[in-house]
Amino acid sequence: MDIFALFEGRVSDALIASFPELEGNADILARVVVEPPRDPAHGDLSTNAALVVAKPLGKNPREVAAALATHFEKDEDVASVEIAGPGFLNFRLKLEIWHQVLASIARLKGDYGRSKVGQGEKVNVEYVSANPTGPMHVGHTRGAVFGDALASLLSYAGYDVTKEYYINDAGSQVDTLARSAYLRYREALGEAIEIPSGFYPGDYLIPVGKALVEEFGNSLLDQPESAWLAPVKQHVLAAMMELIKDDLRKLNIEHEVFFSEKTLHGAGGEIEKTLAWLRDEGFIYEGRLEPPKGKTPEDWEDREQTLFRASQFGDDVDRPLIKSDGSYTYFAADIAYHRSKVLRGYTTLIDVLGADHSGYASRIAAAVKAVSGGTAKVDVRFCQLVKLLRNGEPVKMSKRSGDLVTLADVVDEVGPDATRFMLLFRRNDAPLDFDFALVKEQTRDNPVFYVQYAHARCWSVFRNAEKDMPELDVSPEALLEADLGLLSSSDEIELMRMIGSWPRQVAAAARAHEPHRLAFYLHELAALLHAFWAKGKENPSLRFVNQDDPTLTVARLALVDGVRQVLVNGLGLLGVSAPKELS
RNA sequence: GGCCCCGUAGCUCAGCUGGAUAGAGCAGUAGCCUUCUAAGCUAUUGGUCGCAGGUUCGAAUCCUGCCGGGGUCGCCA
Repeated sequence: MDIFALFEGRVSDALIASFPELEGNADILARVVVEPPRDPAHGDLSTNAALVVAKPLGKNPREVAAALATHFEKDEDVASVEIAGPGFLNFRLKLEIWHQVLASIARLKGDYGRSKVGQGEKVNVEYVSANPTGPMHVGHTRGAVFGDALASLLSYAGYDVTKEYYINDAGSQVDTLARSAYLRYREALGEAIEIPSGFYPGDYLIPVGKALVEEFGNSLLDQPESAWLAPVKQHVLAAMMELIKDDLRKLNIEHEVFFSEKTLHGAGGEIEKTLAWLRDEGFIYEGRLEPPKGKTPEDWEDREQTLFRASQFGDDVDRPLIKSDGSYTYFAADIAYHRSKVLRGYTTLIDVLGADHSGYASRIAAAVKAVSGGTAKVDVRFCQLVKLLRNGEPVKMSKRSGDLVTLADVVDEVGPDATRFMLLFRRNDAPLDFDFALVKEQTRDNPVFYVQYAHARCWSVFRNAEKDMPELDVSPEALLEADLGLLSSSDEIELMRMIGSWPRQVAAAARAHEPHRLAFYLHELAALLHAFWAKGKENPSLRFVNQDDPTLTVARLALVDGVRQVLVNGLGLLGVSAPKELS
């Protein structure tokens, strides 16, 4: 159960009951929220209802609040209602409601927090989409983790999510890749090679060269490029995608759809169809573009070209679709790609890109608006750079020989849990410092550890209970029967309140496309648990396990179990493991 | 020059789509280990929310204009 959603419904009903003219006024009612008050002393729930509707009703907010208050005095879950400030309504709930929350967690387990707010809407999350020219480097890692956590979150919140990877396998860079692989092929056949600049120099192509020898023997040798380029390209692309998938697997990331750009090209392909369609709609014309102000490219050539009327859909300028050599621009393919998403039935398209593509957002938005007739929503999320540090010092990355720090390097050193959590413990559009030393540290300064430790501590409490009170039944069934009425101290209520807000957190994070909120929530919940645990040190009556009070112990264990379950659910959404014990 | 992102405590950052007296961690200061894991906790110091206007019952949050930092700017992907 989500008590905030529950009361939002009740407040809305109460408003309509008191002011029938509000009936059907969805836009006003939508602004009414029920949230936890900033100051817990104000109560358990707070609503702005009176402030929101006062003006349209032409009434004084406090009058409206008073009307609502009388309505809620009859509510069996409400202990007291109080009007505060300009017209806020603060509710203090009866203790039982928190006990109901705990009971519902015990019942729902992994589904506590799962919701239907997405209403089954089809969402396509496109992320990673790293060029298949080599292994993934750290720059890709953030987008990979972000997209993956977002996909999990949305799916948990009731959206119908597809995780998709767009393979940029059609551009000139993959020709360069193939040529680089061909060099390694010749090397594998005993030739001494030199790698010209502009080629991919990485060592990861050496095994590809050997594999080419195994597949083709020396039959590609002394052939013109036209003979070997296609087969080598096909082979090396497959090899690179395997490399990338291996990297992603290290972070437990698996896409459901790999969409090849190449399949859009060619006669009768989707790009052609899309451009024909756009032409029919009148969204394409032949024209000239102004050179960008303030910075005219060296080789600027004023020519007439095929343009998409992006500016008609909110973009700054119209965008070219065909290069001077007659081939399609990347954007032309991207329009076709996004059209394919729309045609496949997705109504929300999420693109996760690196911050260096930030100028691309308005173009995508324009394209999606055009190809969907405005019916599809698009959200382009940008991931900022990750600065790698070691003990506070920036990690030097030598670009020579393409030797960047790879995703595999990071994950091998700190593990998938820490990598994922740290990258999610920051808003995606804010730059992030990733300090190897901190991430491996087992102290409270390390948020990954701090949260995982809270979870392990929950298990530790259970282990202690079994050791100290072996005759006590702490099975899930026994916990369901616990006398929760014994949980009434302010610390216990605070914890129950916190886990009671979990469903609301999930829904809000999903709507905002912001998985980092979950990471912060978990950190806060962990802090509350640690604080409560520490109080038992000073005051033994506050311990979870009390040998002289088995009934209270069972009740407290039920609370610990609720916290544990929320930590498990939250870490699960972030793709971070929840160990029962830390080594 | 155009466009996008950012600017909140000494540092690193949250701030729940406009709510009440702006929060947390680190650092600083003062405490807590015969006690469920001190791998932790408590207290305390610290802010013209970059600046100036505007919108309204109410702005860190929305709008406009500046200042500062980053990114990007037809035929790269």
